[in-house]
Amino acid sequence: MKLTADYYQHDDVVAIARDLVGKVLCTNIAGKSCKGIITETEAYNGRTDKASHAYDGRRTKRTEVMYAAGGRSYVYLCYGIHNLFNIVTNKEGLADAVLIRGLEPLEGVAEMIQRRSPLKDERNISSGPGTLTIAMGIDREQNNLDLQGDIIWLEDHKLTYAIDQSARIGIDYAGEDAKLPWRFKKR
DNA sequence: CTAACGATTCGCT
DNA sequence: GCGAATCGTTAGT
Repeated sequence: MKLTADYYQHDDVVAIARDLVGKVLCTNIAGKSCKGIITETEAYNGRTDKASHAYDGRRTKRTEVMYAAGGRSYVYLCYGIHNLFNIVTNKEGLADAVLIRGLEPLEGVAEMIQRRSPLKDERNISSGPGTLTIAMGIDREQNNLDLQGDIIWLEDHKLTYAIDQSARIGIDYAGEDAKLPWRFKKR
């Protein structure tokens, strides 16, 4: 049921990003338990992809976790405001990651609404990469966690959906790589 | 030490 | 549809 290290250490980050749509993200943070079905992801390849923080082997204090063996969390601050949650994939030394961009609340929905309040439209509880971390209780304190642990982990509930594939969002600075169809979304 | 810049969201037009 | 908010990271002086 819980996804294993093998799953995350596969060498095709794009295939993993596609497969993660329909998997269930689970957190147990500050005494509160929440689960949500992943509805949208994006793949980032550390070696060939200008949109990746680890492009061309770039290795800094922030990106160091991306070089770990697949199966850890990478949480970073975006635009000085939002914590974005990624799953590190591939073998040690190969800095691939999958950004989780959307969730459908499954368990602990009341907690998620409370964390997000004031919230006008409940359909937007966890509809974007910056809001789902708030709903799930994830911030930079949860960076570099082992996803085999009991704070953040993923489960396979054997859900399958039709999936749309398209270009990634908000990475115009990546030039030609911005056109790569590495975004996957539940239809 | 300094400066530029985001893997976004929300509110207002 | 547009623009402000906001601050850690990064690279360069």
